[in-house]
Amino acid sequence: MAQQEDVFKKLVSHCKEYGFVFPSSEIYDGLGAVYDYGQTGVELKNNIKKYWWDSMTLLNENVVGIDSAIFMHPTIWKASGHVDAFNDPLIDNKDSKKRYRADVLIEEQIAKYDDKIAKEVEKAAKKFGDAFNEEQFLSTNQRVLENVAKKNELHERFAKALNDSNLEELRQIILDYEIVCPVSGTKNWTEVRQFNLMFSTEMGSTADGAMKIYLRPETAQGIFVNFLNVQKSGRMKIPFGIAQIGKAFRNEIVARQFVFRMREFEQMEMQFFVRPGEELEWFAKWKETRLKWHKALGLGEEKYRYHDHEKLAHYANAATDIEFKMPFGFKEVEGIHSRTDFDLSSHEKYSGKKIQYFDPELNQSYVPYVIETSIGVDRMFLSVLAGSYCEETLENGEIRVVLRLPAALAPVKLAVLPLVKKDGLPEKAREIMNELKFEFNCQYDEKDSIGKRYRRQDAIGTPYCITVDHDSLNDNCVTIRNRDTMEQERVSIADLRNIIAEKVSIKNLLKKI
RNA sequence: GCGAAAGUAGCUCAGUUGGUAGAGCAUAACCUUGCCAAGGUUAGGGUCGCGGGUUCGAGUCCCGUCUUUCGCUCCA
Repeated sequence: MAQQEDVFKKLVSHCKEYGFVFPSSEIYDGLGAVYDYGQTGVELKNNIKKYWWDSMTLLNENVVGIDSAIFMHPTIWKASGHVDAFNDPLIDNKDSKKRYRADVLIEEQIAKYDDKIAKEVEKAAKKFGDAFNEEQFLSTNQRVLENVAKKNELHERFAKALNDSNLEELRQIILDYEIVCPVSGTKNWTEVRQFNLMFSTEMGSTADGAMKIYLRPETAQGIFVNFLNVQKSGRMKIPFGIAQIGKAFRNEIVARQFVFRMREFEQMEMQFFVRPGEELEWFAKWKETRLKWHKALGLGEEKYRYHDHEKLAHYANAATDIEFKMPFGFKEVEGIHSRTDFDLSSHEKYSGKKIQYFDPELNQSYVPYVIETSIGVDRMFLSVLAGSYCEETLENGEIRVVLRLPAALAPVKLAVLPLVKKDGLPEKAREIMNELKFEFNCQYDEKDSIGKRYRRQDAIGTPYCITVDHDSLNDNCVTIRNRDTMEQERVSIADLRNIIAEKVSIKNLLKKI
């Protein structure tokens, strides 16, 4: 594990050294958990997005894309449940330094009363044997009645405090019921503080007319609220999907591990609308398809696994994660959720608009069920880098750092290198580059020894290097060097375009899905 | 937010009991070699995280502060 974390550190500094990722606002000491993508990073990220977008919109004729705004009507976040679910009252124990959700602590206390009651029932059942009447016991036993009363009283106080968002009262409840920290066993608690995970801002420039709005914490709602627009204008028939790539924002309490958990991040989400009752079939189908998409990259099949959720969110009736083996363990990269009709129904309720689909085959209207595939672009980016980063020892004992990126995702597709920077070789190299630059991201480099230039390209994952030598001037051939094998092949300049295109095309990845 | 550690050149780090800042790599220019990172010459780059204090004098000692990294909750 120590070694693995070492790899992670190296990866982070490699990202900075070669222009993949920079800490945000670095010259001002940085801004926590925000990162900028550099000149190589943005290309890789764009390629990832294109791979995803094409896999959704090209491969599926019933999936279309949208790009909804980051600002949305504030009521949307009430309907989605984020206003409630993203407000956690937190409390710290000063002795153990552990942080807890105050509401969870109290709920656990409530559960304890249930346990006590259950124990009394168990004891009595043993004592009385067949003659035991549970109903009667529950309604007459003194200790049970006391516990029920206490439980109800606590429950009532708790519900009221939550309803009023009364943080002092939540703390008072914890003190009154002598709830202790499970770790330290003490009652040395801090104040209860509210953490709102949504960023907010104001729309409208005058103070009195301003409306509090949130930066979206997920892109999905932009799809749900446009369901009718897309379905009607696109004449979409169920089942169909809407895909979207965009930024989302969460005010994480603890945001760490490089781009894995950021406050500003990017999602690629697809909501697939199906007939009620058919959702689990589609869930299974997308679960399989999405894993294929990941595996097609060729980073190693053993690096992926599913993680099925036991505990489901309030909106889901099935959920799984696709996890990737990061240097710090298997981590979630993508989530696939069966969201039922929770979102559309909720928007019906809050907006007062009917959000239904008339199914001509069934001759009836219904609120569609939804399968969601949601992947973090930045996490995907990190997984691709982690899966590609490689330090290999060469025959001469030197260490070569190479990014074995899938060729289709590589920031630079080929480097054009004159063997020496004289004798007309640079001119010839420029000539080749001017032909190829319209289709591929090319880099020209004539500085330093040829070996050094190869290594520089290895470090940013350029799959092919084309070297122009003295013979090229006569035979119109160049060598093409493979990043992974370091082997070279002599090919005609006229054939270059087709050879490279075949090797770096996203099409070849898509065909594997 | 709480606790621990760390901040000196783009990167990795030296810097003596306090005496005014250094190396290697990297970068740029020129010369040389020419197929897998190491030739030569030269140059640029640092108010030592920031602010106070002690002192004739602070990178070094003291206090404060900021930032980053790692643990504790949640998630894409």
